[in-house]
Amino acid sequence: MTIDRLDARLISLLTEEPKLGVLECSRRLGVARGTVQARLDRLAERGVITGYGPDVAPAALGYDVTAFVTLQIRQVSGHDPVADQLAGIPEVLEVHTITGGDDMHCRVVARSNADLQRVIDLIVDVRGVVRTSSVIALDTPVPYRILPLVNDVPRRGNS
Amino acid sequence: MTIDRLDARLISLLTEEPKLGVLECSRRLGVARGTVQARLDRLAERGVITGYGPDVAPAALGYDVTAFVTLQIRQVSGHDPVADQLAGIPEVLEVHTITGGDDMHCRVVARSNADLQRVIDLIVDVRGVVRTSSVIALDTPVPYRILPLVNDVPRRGNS
DNA sequence: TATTTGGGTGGACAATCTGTACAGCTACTG
DNA sequence: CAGTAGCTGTACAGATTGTCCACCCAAATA
Repeated sequence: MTIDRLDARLISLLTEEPKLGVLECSRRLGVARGTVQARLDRLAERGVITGYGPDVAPAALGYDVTAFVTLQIRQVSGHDPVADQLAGIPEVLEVHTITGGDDMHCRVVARSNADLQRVIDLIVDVRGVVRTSSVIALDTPVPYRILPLVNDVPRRGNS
Repeated sequence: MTIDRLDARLISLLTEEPKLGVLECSRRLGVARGTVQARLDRLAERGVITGYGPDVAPAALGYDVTAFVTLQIRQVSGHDPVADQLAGIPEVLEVHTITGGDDMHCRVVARSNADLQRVIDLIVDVRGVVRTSSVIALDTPVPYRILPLVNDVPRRGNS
């Protein structure tokens, strides 16, 4: 359940220049093309690499506001029905169930602060949701990243 | 600052089958290859598509625990120095500054609950951090997604 | 109404890459 | 020692990419 240095270098390389082909990667990494292909196949098989989907920036679509909404739900109804409802709201990008005083944590986006109110209202209207609390993301000094983690692992993995 | 139906279909297609080439996309969408290429170029130019990096699952790397840590910082020191320090911790995947009683919101991962303690200690040790509060993500009923948002926009965009 | 301009179509070309297969070599393991 | 896994180098046919071009159409502009 770990990756070695070559895997890490490959992932780093592809993260930085995603449009590289297998052949070019093999050249950059100084290994045979077959090796790169095999590594990528294995990484995908093991679930390390789950896809290569295009990364879309919500802000570029006009969704300039990002917020985190935590919610308390009526215990009897359970999490799943609520999650299903939330999944039906496009502006809800991500939902987690969590420990602590609240029950769920969502990432949502909206076109403006006023629009955020609309989205929150949609969430509040979900059956089973008792209370919500939201904070707006003002800035994102560290955007989502995975590279440091990937490059950290190899200390253990050999090669 | 918006996308039309063709853009949305293209993004959907690529999200679902990222390994498709331009040519295959053009066939699936029933448009000329040049059109697909032009669209992708434009989407990238406009910042809608920011990349095609491989999506890495932290869990597959052994980081089974995801947590959200909110922190209060010493006001005088400012956010940036703190963010810079946080950026130095590989397990910190994402940092936002936020409204509300707390100042920052981070997504972190760890190898176990015990390991999470280590990561939190690293965060607490950051100069300027006054207090942290964390919740563990137990489950992720809605993993990060962007498609519903992309497919929602076209109602306005013509074509 | 005449004219730009942006975007789409279809086609063509050379250069490149991909998928796949095979044989040889090395390191590790039972 | 034999077997297995993983890497290398090589090979080949078929598909794709990067470009460029001429032409067409619709909407905005003069």
